[in-house]
Amino acid sequence: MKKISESTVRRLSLYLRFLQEASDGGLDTISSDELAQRGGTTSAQVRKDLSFFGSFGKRGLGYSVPELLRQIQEILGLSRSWKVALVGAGKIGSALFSYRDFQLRGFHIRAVFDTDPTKVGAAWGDLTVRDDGEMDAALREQGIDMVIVAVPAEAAQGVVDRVVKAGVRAILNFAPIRLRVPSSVALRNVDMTVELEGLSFALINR
Amino acid sequence: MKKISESTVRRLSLYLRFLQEASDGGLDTISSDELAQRGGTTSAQVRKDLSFFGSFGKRGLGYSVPELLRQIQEILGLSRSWKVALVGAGKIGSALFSYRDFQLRGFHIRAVFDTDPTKVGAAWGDLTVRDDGEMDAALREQGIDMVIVAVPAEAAQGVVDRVVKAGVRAILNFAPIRLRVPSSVALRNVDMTVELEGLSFALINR
DNA sequence: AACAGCTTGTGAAAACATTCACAAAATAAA
DNA sequence: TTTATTTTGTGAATGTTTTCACAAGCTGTT
Repeated sequence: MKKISESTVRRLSLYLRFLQEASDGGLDTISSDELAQRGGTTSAQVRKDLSFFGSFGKRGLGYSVPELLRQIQEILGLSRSWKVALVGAGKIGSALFSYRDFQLRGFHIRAVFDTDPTKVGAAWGDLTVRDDGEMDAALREQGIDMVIVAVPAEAAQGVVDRVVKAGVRAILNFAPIRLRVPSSVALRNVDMTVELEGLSFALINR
Repeated sequence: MKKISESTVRRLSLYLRFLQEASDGGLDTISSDELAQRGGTTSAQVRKDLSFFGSFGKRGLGYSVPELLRQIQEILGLSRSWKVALVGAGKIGSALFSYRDFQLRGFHIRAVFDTDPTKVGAAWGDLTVRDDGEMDAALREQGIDMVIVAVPAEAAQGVVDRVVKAGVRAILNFAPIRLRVPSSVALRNVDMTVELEGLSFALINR
């Protein structure tokens, strides 16, 4: 398969969101142009993005909302549910844990770990925060697909090394640090400081 | 000035981080290659990024850590402090509020707003959560530079319209929705669902 | 002073991503 | 059935970003 760029994948995610809104609104057909307007891009971009995966539209008509919805879910691997573990039961971890959108889209948090003895044992929903020492074995046993890292920067690389060794191949990192992972592991960073600094740059340059 | 790409700005942010680490480690000189290794990029990329803003290095030697640190801070507008308001006092808002890195880098949260009467009036550090109705006036009065949006998706566009009308020109959005803002306003999105979906895609495509 | 060893700064080349532009396919109306 | 209208899918053109490659400049050594 041809190499798909990260920006294409990001946009697919957005298209999916608009399709869900359109679907909720009872719309059953949508054009590349409508999709584009909502995502701040162009209709050509939408069509090009989709064209990497097939021809989903009807000329003269546009796309069937439910069908395109299903197709993009398939493309992104969202027709199945993923087992997620959360490492770090601090403020950010806790906010992520109760973030409804995750569950809604098939990302199920199945385990939470922390090193802090005052946190271990706490009940989070129907889970119990477990000791960090149990993590490595638990990741394998539970067949965890993805790990969300929400620990302090100093601890993050150590956690990730263990997570990778335990066979996990996708990591979402919230710690403000650039992690090293083998190229076989997918890594995304949510780096709030970088975003704020980008805004700062934008403010002084116009 | 020539147009600087968003990726360049992002990388400058990362370089800044490494320089701070290097500085803490007592290093006083660093090469583009060392900077590159840590950021997962190439030395040519580092030099090109910096070259948009000037010549900060010494051939044969590299860059002076404290000087490059200062220069990048200047470029990113971090030598001053920014006044930030937080809209949304839920889980995510609360996690962001106590995120030490922000204050550390000159982003000072000066006001918190929410619509929920059970939250309004609560003491957060030395601030009090204020009613959403006070926001528009307060943003102007306090001379807020940036707003962090941490409200539910349904409420986000409404908040942003008011924030823009109040003269704020930089917005960091955590709501899972594509916001519309005038082109004069800088907007960054932190979209955790998009990131997770990107990981999902990566998992099923290798 | 000349040389060896590094590392920067930068045009030019290559790779990658977006936009253009239009033939092809679908529908609806006459 | 023909025509008008719409919108897709896609090569080709354009624009942007990254990488290459090397002269120029700095330091330390002989």
